[in-house]
Amino acid sequence: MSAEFLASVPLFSGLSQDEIQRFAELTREKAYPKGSVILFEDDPGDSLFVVRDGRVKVVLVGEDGREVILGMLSVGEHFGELSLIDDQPRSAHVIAMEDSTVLVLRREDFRRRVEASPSVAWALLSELSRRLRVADGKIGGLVLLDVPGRIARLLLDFAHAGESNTLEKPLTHQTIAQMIGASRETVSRAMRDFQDEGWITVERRRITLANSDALKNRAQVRV
Amino acid sequence: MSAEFLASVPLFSGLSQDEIQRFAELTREKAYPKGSVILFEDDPGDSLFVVRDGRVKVVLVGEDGREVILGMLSVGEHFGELSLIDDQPRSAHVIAMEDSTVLVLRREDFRRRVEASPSVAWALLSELSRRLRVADGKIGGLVLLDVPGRIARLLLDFAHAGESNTLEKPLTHQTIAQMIGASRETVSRAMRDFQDEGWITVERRRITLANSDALKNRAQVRV
DNA sequence: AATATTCTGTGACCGCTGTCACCCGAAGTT
DNA sequence: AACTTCGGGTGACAGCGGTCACAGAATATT
Repeated sequence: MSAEFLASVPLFSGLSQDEIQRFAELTREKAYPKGSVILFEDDPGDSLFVVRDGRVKVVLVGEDGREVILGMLSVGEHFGELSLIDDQPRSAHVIAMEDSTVLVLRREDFRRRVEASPSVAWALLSELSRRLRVADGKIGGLVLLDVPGRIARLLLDFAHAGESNTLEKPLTHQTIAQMIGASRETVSRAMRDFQDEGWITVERRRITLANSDALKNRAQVRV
Repeated sequence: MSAEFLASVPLFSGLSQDEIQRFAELTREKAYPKGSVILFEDDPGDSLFVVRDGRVKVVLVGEDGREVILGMLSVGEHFGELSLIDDQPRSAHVIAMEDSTVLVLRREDFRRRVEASPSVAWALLSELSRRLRVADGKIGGLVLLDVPGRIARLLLDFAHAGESNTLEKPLTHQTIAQMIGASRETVSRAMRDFQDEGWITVERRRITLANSDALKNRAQVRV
């Protein structure tokens, strides 16, 4: 069963073995091939999802088809909680970036458990706080920084998450472009400049930060 | 006392008279003149604030001094809760746009009450959800829309909040510019165009939407 | 290994917006 | 009423970054 996996998910980490077991029993597992849509914007939405395997992206699609990536979620991260909380429709699409499997929890099951377990409510509050800070930071970046600056910030964010100087997951320029609101070509040129400056090195789409101070400076981030 | 005011604040609306009374007793009232800073980015932050009177703005400041307005809060809205939840420093400045008074609640008092009252926790979750949706929508707008589109969306948002076609609070072009990430001049030109098209009318900084369908269309918003 | 896809690198071009520089009018202040 | 401040309107101009168009690597697929 998925109990030991759930225990490793921050959202549930405050729970006892027993409680986790009860959650695990309410859970269905579902697989999505790469590229498939897990959840559509405007859907009514009555489930919480936890990524068990793979990677998914949260995207907004303009009416001309252009995509904005609001976030990428990896194993252990969850999505779909907003609709559970406020009963509003989904605010974005979620698409599998690789073959992925997710755990699905239905609204009523989840709500009952949250009301019974303050630690889950608190974990959820923490997570939403974190996301709000990230979102606000992104807004600031979009307004205050040029494209190279936004790329620098993105790279630093990703590196920081992994605590190493090499980003684990490979990133295509196209993906980066959609995350920072730029065109693929502009990202391409900026990344080349970064390499020419010796700030990063790239090998088979794996990016290593060689001079993160320079990047921080470019991203106007307090060091 | 401020008990009857607190009862009108959504965050506390689920509470009993008794509980509200207890909250009210933990509250200090503080006045800020127009333009003064209520809260600095990077402060440790250990209080929750509720706007009792006036209006405040949440702003990010670039190192060149340019301001981004992340949000404007009116009477009954609150700020500063993120730091209470996750113990991280403040993520933005909050500045009084008019002479304002706010209620201040200290972290420990608030936390204890939240843990005792699930309804507050739930209200807080709802509010953070709402803000996340707004923030994500803003990110989408910044990437997908040009300046006139972003202005149109902003106007619709403000009008919708007031349920009328005239925005109650007057807005300066400068303020609009800082909310949508544009220059004052560009906003000026776009607003003139909107008036020439007959989509809005402006009288002493009071904006009325005359053709919201056209605006919706310009803002690429589902009607 | 051969082929099909998916990425990346670059040049050319041009439009949206930011910046600078003023002027004017409205609104507070004394 | 005279001033001072703040907000709005507009022209000129330049530059960042989007779009289009290919060519060439690098991966996937068969």
